Amino acid sequence: MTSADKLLFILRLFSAEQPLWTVEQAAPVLNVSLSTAYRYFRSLVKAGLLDPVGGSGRYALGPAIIELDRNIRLSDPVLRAALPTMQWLVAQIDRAGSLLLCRLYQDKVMCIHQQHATDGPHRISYERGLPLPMFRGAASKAILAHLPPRHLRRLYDAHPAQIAEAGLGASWDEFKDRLRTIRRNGLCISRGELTPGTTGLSVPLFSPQRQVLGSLSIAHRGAMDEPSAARIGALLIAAGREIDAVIVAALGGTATSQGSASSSDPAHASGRI
Amino acid sequence: MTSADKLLFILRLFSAEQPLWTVEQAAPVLNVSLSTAYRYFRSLVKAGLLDPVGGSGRYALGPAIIELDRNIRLSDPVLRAALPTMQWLVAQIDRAGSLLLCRLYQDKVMCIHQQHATDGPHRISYERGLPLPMFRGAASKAILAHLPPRHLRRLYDAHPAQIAEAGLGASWDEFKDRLRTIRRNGLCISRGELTPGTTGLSVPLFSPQRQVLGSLSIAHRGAMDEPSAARIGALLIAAGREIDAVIVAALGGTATSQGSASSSDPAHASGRI
DNA sequence: GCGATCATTATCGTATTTTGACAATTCTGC
DNA sequence: GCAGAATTGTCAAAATACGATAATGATCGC
Repeated sequence: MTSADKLLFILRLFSAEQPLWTVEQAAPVLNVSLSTAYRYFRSLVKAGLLDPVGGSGRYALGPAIIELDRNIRLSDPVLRAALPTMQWLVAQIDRAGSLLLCRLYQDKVMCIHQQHATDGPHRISYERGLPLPMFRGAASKAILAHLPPRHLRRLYDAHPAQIAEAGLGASWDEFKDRLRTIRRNGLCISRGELTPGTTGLSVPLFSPQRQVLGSLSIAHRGAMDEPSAARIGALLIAAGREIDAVIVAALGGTATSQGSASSSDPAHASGRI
Repeated sequence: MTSADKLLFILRLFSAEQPLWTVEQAAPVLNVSLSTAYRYFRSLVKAGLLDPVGGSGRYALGPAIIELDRNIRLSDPVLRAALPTMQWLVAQIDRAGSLLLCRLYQDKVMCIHQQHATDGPHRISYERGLPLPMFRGAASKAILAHLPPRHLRRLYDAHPAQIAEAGLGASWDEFKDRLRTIRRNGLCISRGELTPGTTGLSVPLFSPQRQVLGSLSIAHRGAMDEPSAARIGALLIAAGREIDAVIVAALGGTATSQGSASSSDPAHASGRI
């Protein structure tokens, strides 16, 4: 662990449970002297990533983080493209349902926006930043199913146990099969995988180059009968298409080839599996 | 500029205007070799603060920032305490008004939450992270007026020109006078200082130790007649008191002394000016 | 107001670490 | 599978980060 890593590791110390740290507390955790810990903290404060609080030796996460998060919100093409459609969609579905916009980061899926049907009592947009498990829940699976083969192979080799446990197959071939089924459906449905008693529906979102960028999901409290599922699923798929179109328009896709292919199964554009 | 500073400076390169950087672009800006730049980027990616994008040499701000921002949202006592009252207040005021919650960070004022009266067309909570000028606008002045004398003295010595330009006095004595007036009013009103044609009303928020933590403001589109200003001002002051009470309850104030003083001018509890 | 106490910064010689050029490797698009 | 780019590994030189202590500065209580 190099010293730059230690410096950055400091930020990870701050959690909702322990949002305040003193330099004396942090130094032993980092295995550095008090002098060095002070130097690190000073650099982080100078960058705005930490903020001395109250005036008595305690530090909290700083304003730069909020600013950087704003930069992401302003520049993230998926978020910008999805917002209007999400507002439309949330009006179409019944109450007791939430919309989730998730984004793929390397090997992580993260919720980057949440929109509640009944926005009175619920806290709005409050679960932005929640990391989701890669192999559980419709939101993650919808993304997973459309990753390029190389990426999938790497993921499978890294986490075969987790994949088997999540019911995604006990072998590479089974894994491929399950994902192909999800792709064929154009929609992923899960029941109670993340929250007991909650039904999740999710569709993938694509870049102009047909790379999967994230997913749009509906979390519905309670079970869902078939007609409802069909109706809401159709709405969700339509919403996904619309967002894809907006993304293409925004990023100037120069749509290389596949203008002909039916967009019901966009995966085959990114290579056979 | 130490190497830790350079490492952290990389994050500042990413803006809404240029959200994507390659290592080759960044290296000359930092005055380091390509090898070192790659090492820095690797550390930042490992920490999740940057994210390789697309797959062709470009990097963007990473998921850790969104996660850290969530930590702040979950643990910031001002934000947690203010949310319910803001939801109540937004229902009391007419449309064409927005609520702003701002927080003091060292020498900066930053908007940490925004709530629109008409939350249909407006984008919700979208200006979180916007840094505000320290000496302009009601939200900043309301905070400024209640800073401890030492802090004020330091600020005045550092930015006398900005202060004069903002109409806050051409000398230290004038500066003190202006701020005392704001304190006496218990409320700061500004007209068109930040946005032309917008009236701002703002009250300060305090810690249990009566240190100023931030401010709660109403941004009202257009001019405001006297009766309206009085009515809304009273509501705002009441809201501020309520939030202060919640903060005291949350942080366990152990309210040291001043239980007797009228709370209309809380500043004298933190020292004379 | 003034002094005690804690948080923070400056000092400075030593040695650990980072640095940079280049080679090796991995990854991506075709 | 192959070309080309993106990224990582290697290694000697030396820059600079490190640690212990001393000095400063802020904050609290009296």
